[in-house]
Amino acid sequence: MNKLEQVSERGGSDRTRKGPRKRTVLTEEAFELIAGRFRVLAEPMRLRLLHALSDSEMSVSELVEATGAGQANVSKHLGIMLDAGLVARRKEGLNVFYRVADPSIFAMCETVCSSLGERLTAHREAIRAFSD
Amino acid sequence: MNKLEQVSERGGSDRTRKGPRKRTVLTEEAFELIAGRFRVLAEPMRLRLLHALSDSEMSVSELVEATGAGQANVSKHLGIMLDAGLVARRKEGLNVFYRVADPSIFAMCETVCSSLGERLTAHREAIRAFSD
DNA sequence: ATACTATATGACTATATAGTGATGTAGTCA
DNA sequence: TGACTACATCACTATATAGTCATATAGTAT
Repeated sequence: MNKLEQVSERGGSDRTRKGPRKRTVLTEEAFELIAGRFRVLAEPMRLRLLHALSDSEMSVSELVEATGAGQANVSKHLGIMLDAGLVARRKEGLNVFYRVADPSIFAMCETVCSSLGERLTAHREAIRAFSD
Repeated sequence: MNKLEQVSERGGSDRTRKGPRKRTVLTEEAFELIAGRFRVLAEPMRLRLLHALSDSEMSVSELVEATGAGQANVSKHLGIMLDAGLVARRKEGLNVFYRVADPSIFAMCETVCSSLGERLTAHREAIRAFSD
């Protein structure tokens, strides 16, 4: 069963229907939750932080240096991602090390990248066809 | 090759490194593009529209009825998704029928739903462990 | 204790955008 | 032609949030 249905009203017999695509009945709250997850990923700065963390955990100051952003800004973005469960933290003395806690974000980014790449090539081909 | 690298600077020999995760060097523009795609999906209203369109194409007025939102609002959201390439349109007389143009959004939503579901069960188990 | 460092947070400004009502535009029908 | 319908767009308000500066908090070192 799709995990989201635990967050949504059950689709009932709708689940057994033969259609072009199964459609689960989702509550307004479910849409809010899903949109909220996308919203966390909808900031270039947070994507840069996640990208920096894709190899290994890093302290806040290392992330500040890696991204060139202000310390308060980095800290706030990390807090948002921590609340969302995308990253986890580990304190060691004065430093706080963050790491990616939800590997699904990489799959999502790759999906987006593939989609954008296809859109780009389609664009290019349309332009080329136009100039012929 | 990952399609996004057409949008980003090449990682060069970094691509052949053995690490916990390959890291491509991304430009600021690439992060903006990816974040922009996520931002389109970061609105409950747009998710509801996409969900309504998951079975079949629908006219604007059908979508207005299906979502209970205002016509201007629906039209604007559809325009945003059209610009992003998520939906496509087909005019037929007075009606305009929209359909999903990028099926990757379904995979993304399922990924998010699974992730949220795991987060929920983890939460529940933590609460249960606490109450024992 | 003081001084110093790393991180988090509160206050604030600037910007982006969701929603709404009014209006514009294009197609249909009489 | 004019009346009507479906959709798009403009102008506007309200809200959310990214970024920044100042400051608080917590750990370290002397």
